[in-house]
Amino acid sequence: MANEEVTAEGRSDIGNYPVFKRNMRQWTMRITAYADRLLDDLDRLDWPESIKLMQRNWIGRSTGARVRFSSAAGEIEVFTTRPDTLFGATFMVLSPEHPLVDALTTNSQRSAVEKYRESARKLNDNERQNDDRKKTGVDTGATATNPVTGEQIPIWIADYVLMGYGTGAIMAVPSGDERDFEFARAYNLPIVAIQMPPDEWFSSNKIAPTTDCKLWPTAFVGEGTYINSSNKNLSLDGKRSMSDAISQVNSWLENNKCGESAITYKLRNWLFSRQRYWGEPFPIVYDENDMPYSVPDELLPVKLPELTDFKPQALDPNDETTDPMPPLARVTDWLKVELDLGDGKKTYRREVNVMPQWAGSCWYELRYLDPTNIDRFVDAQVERYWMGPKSAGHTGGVDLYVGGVEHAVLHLLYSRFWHKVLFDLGHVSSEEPFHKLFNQGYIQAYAYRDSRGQTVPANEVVEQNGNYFYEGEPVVREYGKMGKSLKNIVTPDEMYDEFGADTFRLYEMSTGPLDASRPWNTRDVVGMQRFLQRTWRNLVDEETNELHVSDEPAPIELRRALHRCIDGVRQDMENLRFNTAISKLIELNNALTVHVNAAGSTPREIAVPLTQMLSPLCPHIAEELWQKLGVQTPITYTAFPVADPKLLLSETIEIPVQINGKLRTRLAAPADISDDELRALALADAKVIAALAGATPAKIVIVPKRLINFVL
RNA sequence: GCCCGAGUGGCGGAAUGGCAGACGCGACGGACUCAAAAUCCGUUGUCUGAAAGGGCGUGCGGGUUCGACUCCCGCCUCGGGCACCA
Repeated sequence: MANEEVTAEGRSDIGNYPVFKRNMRQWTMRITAYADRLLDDLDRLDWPESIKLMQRNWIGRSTGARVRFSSAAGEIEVFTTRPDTLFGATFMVLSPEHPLVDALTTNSQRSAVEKYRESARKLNDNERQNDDRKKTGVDTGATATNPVTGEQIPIWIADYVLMGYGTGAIMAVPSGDERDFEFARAYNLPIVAIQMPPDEWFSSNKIAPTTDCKLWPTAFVGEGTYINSSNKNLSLDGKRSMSDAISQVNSWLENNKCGESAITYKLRNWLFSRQRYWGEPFPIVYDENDMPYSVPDELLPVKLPELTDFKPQALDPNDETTDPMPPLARVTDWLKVELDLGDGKKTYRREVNVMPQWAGSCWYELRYLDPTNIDRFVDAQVERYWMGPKSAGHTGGVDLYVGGVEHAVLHLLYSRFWHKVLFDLGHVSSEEPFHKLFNQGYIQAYAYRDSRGQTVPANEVVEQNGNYFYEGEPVVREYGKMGKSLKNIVTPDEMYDEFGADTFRLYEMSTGPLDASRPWNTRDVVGMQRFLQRTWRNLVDEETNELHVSDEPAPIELRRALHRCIDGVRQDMENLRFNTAISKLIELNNALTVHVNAAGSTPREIAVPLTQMLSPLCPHIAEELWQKLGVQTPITYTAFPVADPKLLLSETIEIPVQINGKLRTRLAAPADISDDELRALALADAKVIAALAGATPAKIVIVPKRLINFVL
């Protein structure tokens, strides 16, 4: 069961059964071995910076050093990003779960330590990670040796140190780390300054410069002059550079065999087993000694056995000791299998865990390339054609992947890892699965809650004078992502029935930029339906259903409108700005409507490119018009229209005239007007003459063919 | 707490240093109709004015510039992510 399926009361959210933590033997994927490549290759991807950042944070690479402190119970290893502050390490803190705690704890401290570990165990992860909490901890009574100072320093345990990160133990440098400072203050542990902060630090903290940390209100984190930082053969004193100090300490640690430079990651290995029925079975069998073997290729794939009862094994609700049993463990005839794995025929036992959903989503895009291939998941040539690198250094991968941000660190990291493994094994030519990523926004909608706080079906809520009612009772309106829980879903099927798929697509694309979250408003859909109907009527006679498209040339202004539209739509399409592409098509169609109202038909030179431009946005109606237009080449294989640059310019242009940067009037001018002509034209304008009132402008700013501004 | 993103008419939005509000919805008016729907044509930021026109206006406060929704500094609000990571 996933963490989020457990309620605050420690029960399952479905069925309300008690939930117990249990250690289980499971499969994991060694994604941490790819941490560096997953991090570094982000730079080579065309992805939104925000998603790259989330992955960088998730991988969480820190560089620093491992340092070993000796103690009565053996060496205690810590990881630190600031080995340069080692001289200021005045105590150590271990996670309550650290394996050495038992051996370290002195008899006099044992009961206090046990009590603290018990209470830490009871806290759930959320409570433990809330940093508003006061720091708590207990002394183990033991000490360790600071390798650079040789001093004995106390060892404490505290729950702010997490067993899951680094080594589960830290060296505490209270003068240089805010958490350690807080802890030292709370338990009266020594604080020694090892850097002299700059004067500004003291003045911003409103104290006089001092090395006496008792007077400091907080730790100093940053670059300062090192003090109190020397032993027989290592001295940082007087130095300022943090990076120099770090490398100096690191080499000292290595020479003295008590540490070395190191890198750690926040990223953990990927737990890959699930205890349910629906999922790919592992191609793994065990012998009588529980040794795992992979199932030979010719027996793949291992398929799920047919089952009528998928329920997990029911245990007594208060049974905390019996091991859980996945559904597959009950299928006794599937479970046992006779194989010859080179040792003669023997009976093996199948793995009963299954893979998580991610297993499929990690490579489905590869299978889509070659879905009917029964020999391989994808033919090598097919893969190279669709996903291969475009040039030297290019990662390869699908050209464009559109998806929601919710996949930022799970699906998108797992599939990158998976793909890199396939690359390393020589199965694909691309290093990354998705070269360009685009995050579309969420469709949002109003939701309504009744007096009990329950959501009510949004489509049955009625508005009266700005208030909202459901079945006569007042409800309050809120706003959020469309979803089942808020009962504010509009399904595409309803839209298809009422408006058709083309209108639905067009509406979705027209409401705003693709990457922005935007509201759904069913009332607005009719605008796109009207547009399509108007376009249809411009090309097809409603009475006879016959095309009324003529071979007459289009008037020059309409032709210009067409080419401006083509030019704009091409650019918008390339940049995924479907909303503005649609606006431009509507503008063209509106101009066309005026022409059709007067002339009674649409010029073919307009009808054909208009239909083509509509095709990516509303393919069904475009296809039907295309057939009526009788073009031989299918619309899909016809090259997208190209604007004629000559038709993008008109003979006269309108130039705004500003006085002191404020718009005062506009001038009609020839399209090729020179700056001098423009100045003369503007100075002759009645409004400009009135505004100048005989004065000479201090400055005249002219943006050629765009604007003129008189500065008085 | 830290890191991203966003704030523009009644609503969704357009304009990335040069005419703020394209396009759509809604609203209002007109044509057609016995009538209504549909359709077509027009108006629609706001204040002021009979009008012509003028003032104000892109979350708030400063700045840069001939000129700022757009760039810079400081803040506010909302949304998202991470969160004792040593």
